Amino acid sequence: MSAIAPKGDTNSSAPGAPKGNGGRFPRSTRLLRHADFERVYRGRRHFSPHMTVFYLRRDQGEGPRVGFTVGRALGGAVERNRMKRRLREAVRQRRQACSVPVDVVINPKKSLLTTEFSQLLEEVGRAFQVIQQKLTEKPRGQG
RNA sequence: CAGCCGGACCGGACGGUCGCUUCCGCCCCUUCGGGCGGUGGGAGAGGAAAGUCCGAACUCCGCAGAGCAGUGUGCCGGAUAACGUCCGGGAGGGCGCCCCGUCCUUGCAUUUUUUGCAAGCUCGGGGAUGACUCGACGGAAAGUGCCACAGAAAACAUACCGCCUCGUGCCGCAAGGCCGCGGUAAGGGUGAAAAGGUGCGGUAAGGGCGCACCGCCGCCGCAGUAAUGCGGCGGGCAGGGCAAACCCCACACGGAGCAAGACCAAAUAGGGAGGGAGUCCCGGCUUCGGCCGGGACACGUGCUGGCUCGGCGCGUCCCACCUCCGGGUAGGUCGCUAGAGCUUCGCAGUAAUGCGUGGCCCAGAGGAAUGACCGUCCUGCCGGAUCACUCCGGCAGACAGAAUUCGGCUUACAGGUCCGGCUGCUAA
Repeated sequence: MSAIAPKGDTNSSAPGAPKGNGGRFPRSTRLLRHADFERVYRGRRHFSPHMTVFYLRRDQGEGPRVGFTVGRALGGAVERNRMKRRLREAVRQRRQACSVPVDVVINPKKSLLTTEFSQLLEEVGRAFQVIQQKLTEKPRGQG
């Protein structure tokens, strides 16, 4: 279990990614409360082809907390569950890309159901990079 | 073997890597509550989990009065915790078969026409039968309403054509025709439906006018737990359809639902109860300020299923002030899964099902776990190669996701398995 994980720095290379790509996603790093969702909706947004990502800096802790919203308009229970599960799996594999404390809400579009999983991984990874960049830049520029 | 119909069942299989929820063991931390710490092991969507259409369990609402309104059910018996479900039975409709009458066509016989026979066919009636099939199957001799078009007439029925009697009627040599008063529901025609059907008699022509059989109504007897069936006797016969139109009859129904409900309980805000006294009357006390008890009225307010009535409660201007007590929200815990549970065998029963016995533990989430990726195989389709067996490549594998839990119903569904029946073909 050791050999793969500590790759540490390096930039956005290695899209192929090692096979049994690690990463955990326990419940403590999920966004579960209504109030949290409401707060994040008032924050910043990032748009990508198959989803909209809301995010807002948090005061304590570290790393991202992620929640998903899949409305009734996106399909039946089976389709909505599938979207959430694919997203959760993608986030699990890519959330190390972001280390700042931040709350994230991902709102998928219907097309997410049919995209390749590798494409989804790439998209989620890019979103985390963008969040990391914006939130580390900003404090310097402002003060 | 193929096709069709009916019923039952399955709902891709195996493996790998990385995750999620939950339970158990051990370790670690602990403010001893626990831990959204580690590690090992176990479990983790469906036949419909769906629609939320019925029935229950469970929970709460002061065990819930009367009338009206409302909703549901509707042949009989049984099963069941219960049901609108299931099983069995009874009547009825459909389909197939037979018989009778009838319309038309064809052929044959006879022949001036007529008529008869046979086959097919139209319509109507009757009969027996089925591992077949259908279903809101109480009531239309309580009332109201509706019945398009067609038709003379569509409901205390109707006279268009036709048929028939009659007439000091008219025309005509006559046969007959026309006109008129009537009779008539056999025939034609309309329609989904036209005052039971068929036959014989009777009649001016007709008609339950009379008779026989069938149908209908009533009574009696027998069989059956009953629906009902069979038989006898009597009555010439009441009467269109629609009750999934209102309605009538019988029976049943209190309401809301696990976001039920119980407990713990932040931040913020400040809530409730009592006193601080509506009006009038009566009684008592009085330091003459009032106080206490009872009653009436008024107003406000809560509960009583929707309305009305009725009933049961509570309160009495405002503000300051005094005394006492918490309640609710976010969040958390419980409810929350061992149950009308699943299953083996035996017994009872036609069956639904019940009883006995042995075995089993089978999801419990809560912005909502049950996943992602890969490999091998399976099934189907397409393309290519091959004489062929077969091989290679690609695509597809439905409907659909537990949310308190059960029993049903309904709807959706790729592909497949088994059983039974019918038809066709081949073999025996």
